[in-house]
Amino acid sequence: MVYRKTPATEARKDARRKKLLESAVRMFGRHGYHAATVPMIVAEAGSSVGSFYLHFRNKEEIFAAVLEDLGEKISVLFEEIEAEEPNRLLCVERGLESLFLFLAQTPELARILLVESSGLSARLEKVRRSILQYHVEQIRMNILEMPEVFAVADPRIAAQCLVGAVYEALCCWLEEIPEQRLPVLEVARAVSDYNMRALRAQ
Amino acid sequence: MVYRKTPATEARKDARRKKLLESAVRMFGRHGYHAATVPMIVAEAGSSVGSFYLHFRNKEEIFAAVLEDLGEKISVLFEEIEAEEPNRLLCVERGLESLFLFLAQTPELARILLVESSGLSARLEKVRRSILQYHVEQIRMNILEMPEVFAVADPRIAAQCLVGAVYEALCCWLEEIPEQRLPVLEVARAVSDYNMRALRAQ
Amino acid sequence: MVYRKTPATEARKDARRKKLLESAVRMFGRHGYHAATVPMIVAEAGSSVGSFYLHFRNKEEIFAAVLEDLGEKISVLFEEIEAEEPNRLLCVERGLESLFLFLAQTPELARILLVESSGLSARLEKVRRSILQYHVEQIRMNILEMPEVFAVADPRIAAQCLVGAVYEALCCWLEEIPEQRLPVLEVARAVSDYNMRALRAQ
Amino acid sequence: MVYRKTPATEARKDARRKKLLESAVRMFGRHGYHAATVPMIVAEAGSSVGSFYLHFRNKEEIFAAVLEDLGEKISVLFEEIEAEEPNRLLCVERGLESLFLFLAQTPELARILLVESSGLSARLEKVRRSILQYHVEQIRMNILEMPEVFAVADPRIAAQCLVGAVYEALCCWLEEIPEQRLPVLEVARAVSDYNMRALRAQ
DNA sequence: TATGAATGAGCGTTCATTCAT
DNA sequence: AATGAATGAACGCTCATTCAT
Repeated sequence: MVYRKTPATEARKDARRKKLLESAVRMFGRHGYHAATVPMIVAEAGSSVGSFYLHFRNKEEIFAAVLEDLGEKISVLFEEIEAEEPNRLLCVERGLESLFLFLAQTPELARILLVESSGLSARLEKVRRSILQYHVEQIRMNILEMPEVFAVADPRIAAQCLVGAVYEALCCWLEEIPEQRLPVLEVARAVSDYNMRALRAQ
Repeated sequence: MVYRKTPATEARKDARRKKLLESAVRMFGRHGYHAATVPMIVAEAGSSVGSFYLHFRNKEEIFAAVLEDLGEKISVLFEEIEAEEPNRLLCVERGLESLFLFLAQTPELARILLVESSGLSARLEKVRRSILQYHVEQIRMNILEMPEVFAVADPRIAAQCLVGAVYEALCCWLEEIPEQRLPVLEVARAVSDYNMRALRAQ
Repeated sequence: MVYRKTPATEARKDARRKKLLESAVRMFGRHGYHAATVPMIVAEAGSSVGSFYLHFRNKEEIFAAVLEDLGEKISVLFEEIEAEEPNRLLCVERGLESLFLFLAQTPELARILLVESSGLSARLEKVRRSILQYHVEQIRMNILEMPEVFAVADPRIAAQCLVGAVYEALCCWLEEIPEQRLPVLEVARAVSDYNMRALRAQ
Repeated sequence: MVYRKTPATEARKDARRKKLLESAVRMFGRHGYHAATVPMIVAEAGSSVGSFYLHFRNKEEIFAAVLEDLGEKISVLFEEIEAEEPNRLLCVERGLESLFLFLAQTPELARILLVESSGLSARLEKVRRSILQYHVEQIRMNILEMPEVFAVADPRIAAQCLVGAVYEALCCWLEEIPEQRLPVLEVARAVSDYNMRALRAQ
């Protein structure tokens, strides 16, 4: 007689939410924040407008959720390396390459982070910046932990330069025609070389 | 009675166009592409919507014009240095610092280039990229001209890294509270140091 | 195995319905017909949307039910007085005062009847009018029964005037700040005085 | 060469605004605030949504404008009588009858004031109340000016009763089938009689 | 040339109602 | 009977663009 929330119901709800998020990644990545409409996102997800607003307060929120998910993925990436690699210099190097490869493999996510999430509301700008800042901070900490292997005057600015270098190189690479561009690994290595030369003592 | 465009009329027309462009810089820089409306821009310029469409085909076009003007300014900056400084390494260094200082001094323009012009239409994206590409190309040419003073495997990727580093550091600096941040010159120098270490042979 | 509605089930159903009605009174009284949503009402009642539609065909219907309940309460009020008081003039007087006091004590119900049920669908308008008409009719009957104590040309219009006077005075009183307004009893008496002067012969 | 705002242009704009207001009166009066949509109003006025928002900030505002216009009309009505009639008691009597007749002749306006503007936003409720309050206040002043001809304990409550009586009687009359109801004048007189009996000393 | 009133497609969002569980 | 996730029609509103003056 009494209704009990079944695990199946909840699982279905979660699946729907996940589907909306995936669809949002595709739509935002392909068309950008403004051009991607809520009807577009729900159509792609095989859902409905009403359902959308059941899962997300508004369009801004789903974009923030997409961005946050991405931030989460990136920080996991770093944490794994951090745990494995005691040498801070190598840590930075491997982190840089991992990130490059990860984003190169998920160009829609890359585009959302690097291109589409600029120039939006203060709220979204903040989420985006926090992802980049996290990365910057990560590197800065590494520098501070083993200062002898690094040769930088201002660790924070060095970290910002590194992050900027990685993202710009990635942007350029993503823009090139897939058939004509260099292999990812090669580019990742070149970017890594550039920055390691800037960082390494000697 | 043939109507003849008098120089005075032409001059007045140009002045009006210039005023609209200046107003557009302020509005786009302050509110972003989407939030800046045509009525806003014309109000700030003391003009009218009708007049706006006499000078620009549409909103996209005035943004492109703003961007192109900025590109022009930046290339002038480089050309001057290029003409004065025969050492290619110093050329890159001075170019980097000049650009940093120039954009730091005109934060509205900086914001338009670095933040607000991302994620827009293909057309605008292209204009923005062409400015960055120009910069990248400039540096790549410098590297190619005196390869012995540079120590980079792939000049183009190195140039991309440099450009990305400069813009990201600038972005971060612009975001900080004016009273609390480091002096521009100091930051410009730190950014320059980072990249010169990456570029310089030995 | 024939399913038989047990008294216990029936009682529980009635209790749920009553709870929904009470919650609806609060929500409609506080927020108005349009601003009070079905989810709001069920949340307040500790029930669910699904359950709501088991008890009421739609939102309009629960509002009508609330209104009808109120009409019932008001008519009970009058019937008691009618039974006790043989003098028709005093009947009207006491009825007027009772109603004023009753509604003043239940401001949410008063607001529903006087304010929120205006301008809705034809169906609801009719329910609302029928409550007022009942009241008007009651008074008209009283006048007709003892015409010698009343001095009115058209009993129906007189009754309408009385009802309008009572409700408007009540509306004004409910709107005033509780700390600053006159005591209910005093206002009820003043309203009664006004109307009795209008009705009483001589 | 210089554009000058022509009187014709302004006149046309004013005419458009007036047309929208008239259309709004019809739509609000016929369908009520919520059921009357902006597209409906502009269609009826032969205008467009964009134009609507050029003249009014939003839907609430045009309703307020309609209400305020009506308030203006009503106060003009009173002021004329006030200026002509020195006897305060007759003033109230004539005012009451004039208002009754005026609203009976413009049933859409009457409906907006008496029915459709209840239960709306605080802002609109206030505009509506201010019209009624103005009327109440007018009567109260009359009572205070010549207290010897009036026999009321509390002038404000008396005024409220009068206003309520008039509006309720009007509401009832408007609801009746035109072919079957009493002539307006007769009803206006009956309402007037009722209230004058309540007010007049002796 | 200059103006600004007029346009309307298209957006994000709400909420009464349905229905699978 | 009870639940609440799902639905989608319909709303108010914005703003780039056009056009009569």
